[in-house]
Amino acid sequence: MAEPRKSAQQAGPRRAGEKPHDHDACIDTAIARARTLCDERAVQLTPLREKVLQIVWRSHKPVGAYQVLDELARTHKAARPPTVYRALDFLIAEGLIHKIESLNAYLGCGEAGVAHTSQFLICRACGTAEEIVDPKLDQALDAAAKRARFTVERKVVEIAGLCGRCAG
Amino acid sequence: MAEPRKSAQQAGPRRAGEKPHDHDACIDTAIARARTLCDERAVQLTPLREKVLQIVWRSHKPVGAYQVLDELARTHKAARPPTVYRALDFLIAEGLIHKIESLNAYLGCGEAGVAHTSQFLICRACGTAEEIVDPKLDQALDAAAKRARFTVERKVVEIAGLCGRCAG
DNA sequence: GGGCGAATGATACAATATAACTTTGGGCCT
DNA sequence: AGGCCCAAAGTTATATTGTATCATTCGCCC
Repeated sequence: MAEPRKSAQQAGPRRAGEKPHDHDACIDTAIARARTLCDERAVQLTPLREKVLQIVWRSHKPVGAYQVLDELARTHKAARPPTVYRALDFLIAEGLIHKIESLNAYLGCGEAGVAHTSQFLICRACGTAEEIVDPKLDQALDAAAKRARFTVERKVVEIAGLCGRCAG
Repeated sequence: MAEPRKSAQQAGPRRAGEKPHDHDACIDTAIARARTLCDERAVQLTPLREKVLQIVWRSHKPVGAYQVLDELARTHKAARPPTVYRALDFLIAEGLIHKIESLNAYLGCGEAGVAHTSQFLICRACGTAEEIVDPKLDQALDAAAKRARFTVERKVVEIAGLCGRCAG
């Protein structure tokens, strides 16, 4: 059911001098990877879940659950809050999306299937959130926790401010 | 109006071998510091705001806005959600409390009046949240942002897991 | 063809947060 | 004293985010 999409409504991250971001390809890659991963793990990426994943991936801006619901309801009349939250919970459990706690919103994971910690740079001007993987930062988090004799289970790192394009 | 409190309902952080945490003194210190700071800044720590600050400080567990409301309403019949949210907003603006984004809850700031970044260790077993100040971690955050040409305005660092006492 | 379990449907509601307008009360000016 | 201003708090209503619970569907396996 991978019908062609209309061109993406939101451009992705791009800095001056870089070439335009092909967001359709970006989504396609993410969906393809999700299918592969779910297949390997013998979990079901149902049409509903895949549709929700597509909606989350429509932009690089974190999207609220009720925005997802509105979008989903266009083609899926039965959609209700639990429909969306269940799909989001599944996608989070499988590491296909992240929740941005400081925004109560959700973002496609660019590193699905790869062991990684999630750190986010959230621009207050353009609304995009960039997922970064910074081993030094991650080590610093672990070191800080260890110093406090704390056993880490989950790390939430969200840096808000201005991205290079919006500041520059 | 600093009437004596009943003994604190929640003990604070304490490790095996440490002496008991005198939470009443802990609150007193926080309130006294808050008064001094607000005085210096010529902002009003009104009785209502101070009461909310006391309620947040009753434990070292992050407390939800509606928990604050319930507690406040015991002695302040007119209390409504905006009453609480306005007080919390003020206290956050003055750096007297922090919001824990991953819990939608609020915690007294142990470093009020001192320039610092906030990092939290949140125990899922006992519910306490410890505020730590780790310059290396902070530097790592700044470095990661700089590498991505990102201008930092706010940092949210919340590590969830098990504290030393609950894990040990 | 019956039973099981995962996924989804459907209804209701809980928890968190804000908008917008009104009232109060203290400081200050004349 | 009287009037004005402004910050704080009161008041009512509503928006936003998230869950609980039970019913239904559907594929799979025996």
